[in-house]
Amino acid sequence: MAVSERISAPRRRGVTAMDVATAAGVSQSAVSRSFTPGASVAPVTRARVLEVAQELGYRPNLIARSLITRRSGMIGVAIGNLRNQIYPVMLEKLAEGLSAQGYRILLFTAPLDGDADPELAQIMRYQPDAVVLAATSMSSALALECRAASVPVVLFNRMARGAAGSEISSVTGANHDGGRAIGRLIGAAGHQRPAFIAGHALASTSIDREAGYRAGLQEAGLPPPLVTHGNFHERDTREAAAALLQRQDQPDAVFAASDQMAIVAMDVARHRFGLRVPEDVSIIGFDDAPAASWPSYDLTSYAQPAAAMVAATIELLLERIGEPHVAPRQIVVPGRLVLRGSARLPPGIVRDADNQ
Amino acid sequence: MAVSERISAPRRRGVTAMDVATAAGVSQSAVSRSFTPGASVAPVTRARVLEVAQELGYRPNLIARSLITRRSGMIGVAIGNLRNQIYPVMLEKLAEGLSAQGYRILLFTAPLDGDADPELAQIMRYQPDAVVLAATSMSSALALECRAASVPVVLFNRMARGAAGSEISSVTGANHDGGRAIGRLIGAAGHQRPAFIAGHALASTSIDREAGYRAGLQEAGLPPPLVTHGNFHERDTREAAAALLQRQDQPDAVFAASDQMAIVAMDVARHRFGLRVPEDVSIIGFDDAPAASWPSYDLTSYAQPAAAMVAATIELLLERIGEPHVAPRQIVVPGRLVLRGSARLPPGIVRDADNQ
DNA sequence: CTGAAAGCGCTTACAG
DNA sequence: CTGAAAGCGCTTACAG
Repeated sequence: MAVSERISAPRRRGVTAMDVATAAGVSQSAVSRSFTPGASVAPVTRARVLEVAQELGYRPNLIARSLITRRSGMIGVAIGNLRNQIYPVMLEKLAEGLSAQGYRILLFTAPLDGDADPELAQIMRYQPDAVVLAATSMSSALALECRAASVPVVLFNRMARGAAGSEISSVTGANHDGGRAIGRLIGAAGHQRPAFIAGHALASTSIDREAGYRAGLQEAGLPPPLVTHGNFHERDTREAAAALLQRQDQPDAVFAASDQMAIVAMDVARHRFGLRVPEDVSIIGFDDAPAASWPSYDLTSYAQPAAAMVAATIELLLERIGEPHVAPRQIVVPGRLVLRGSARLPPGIVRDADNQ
Repeated sequence: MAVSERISAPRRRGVTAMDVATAAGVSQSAVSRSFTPGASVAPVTRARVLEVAQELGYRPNLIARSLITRRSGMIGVAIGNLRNQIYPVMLEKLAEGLSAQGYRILLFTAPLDGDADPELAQIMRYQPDAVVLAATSMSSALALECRAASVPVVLFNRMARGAAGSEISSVTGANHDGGRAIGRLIGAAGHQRPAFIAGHALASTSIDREAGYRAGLQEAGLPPPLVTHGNFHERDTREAAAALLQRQDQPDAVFAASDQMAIVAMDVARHRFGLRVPEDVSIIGFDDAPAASWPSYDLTSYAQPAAAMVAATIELLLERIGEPHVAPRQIVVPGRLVLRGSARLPPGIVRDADNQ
């Protein structure tokens, strides 16, 4: 049901520029100019207008303004899976950063399944100045849809694959490097039977982390990992972890493609299989989500630096809003391995300290 | 810096109703009507218009529409402390529920300190149809500001205190009842030295939970709790928990005003003081946040039912958008105590099963 | 059922 | 520096 279909009490009229103009004895244009930085108004006029506006409680209607400026000041942000702790953190930082630049977030949550097409279409009708797609499970089709409408789009924490790969801007953590560092860590610590809990089959984050992991394991002279699929989903991850741990040749090191999944795996290992972490099995995640540093998990993880990723996103956004036809850029933000207590350490290496 | 201050490449013009009208050989009004459910258009005309619109990729500009309908279809949502896991969950549900009603969320994150006034003022300029304030630390001044501008406002997970109390609509969990149930549980399980870790001093959630808790303890014949202040903040909570646990007369039951704080307290108890939970100390939270059911915490908590709270919020919102002058309502959504493993149980009572 | 016209609240050339 | 006017993309009485 669209908003317009509902019956409504007549909406009150707010105070408009015209009201202020009348009260201040100037034209409506003068009022508008008084609120436009850099516009040509006599300081004394502006002062009077602002004073009257203050009295009347006038604030320019940004909806009306955007109609003529063709800038809505809104950034559409699609976010799925807010349960992965990194997204709330990112969203908060993104909101703050965009706010500092004078933009607001028009939020839409992508349904976890299938396309968010109808949602996106709806958002587009609000004329966002740009769109950020931050749901790992989302198809590239959405990004291409934005492109088709000439609305700048930036993928966050995922990359477009295949043909669209180089046409769409994106910001990701160092997924391949991180996976590789984890593979090498596992090798250096003397593990023999690596495993991997993958996210969504199509998520670039999971795919890239796995590829890096395989490379790192190989460099360390280890076999390829056993792989099960947690799909970034709690129940699936419990099953994926159990499937690994109940094997005859139980893995001695499990890398999960996200901290969210690593935590589930750790709980399964400890509470369902009675295993000690890391003595019986090392568990490693990716993201360095807030819960990774909670002492009960104390999770070794590859950090995706939220602040830097958000800053890169805002940079891409502003660049494209200013100049829509600038070439797409894929930014990979470097991270670092955070060594805590959930994975055995190589000889001579010490864990990182959380300064708490 | 406002958006309008920035230099911009000329924005492309999208396809407008006029373009469709020309292509379809009808008037612009006919195009508008074709997109307005219930409007008076010949079916054949509408069909042709929609077909041409489809071809041209036309979608009505909601910004323009809202100027005349005085309905933006946007709900301003203020959210602070997204790190408390219940807020992402609520936000997701709120977004879904509002989306189903044809509304979008215009997000603003309230700075954790002080007033969010400038942010709110900015949001108001986008003419939201209503505003939801979901940051516990926010002052009632914001709500009154919305009221002054005749924009319906609903407080989420907090109530206005004092004079504003009955003038502002709100949705909360059963804070007093929940606190009381926890006090009685602690008594029934045979604890002797109760403690409380409070949230922000001014947060109605914390105040009401504490009052209920005191009542419940008293009913059980226990003394009032020792109180320290975690302020819904991680570091403060670590200190608050430590201050309690290092006492000579160490509490044997700690109720924290949120699961977020309870989890921190549990980690302090276990990892810093080497205590067993619940053998040495029972720990109880409030919210039933996702992490409460994670096996490593297995936290006894009073559940705030997210779905019901969001549904109540949406109900209040729609009611007020339809009829701005309807009387304020304070809805208290009943919850229930979820008994897990972090608190000793009274004789004969069994824990709840998480069906995982 | 349809079109021409007015108007939502602004910004911005254009003259003066 | 200022005001009158046009116009952003729509909706909605008003006639016909």
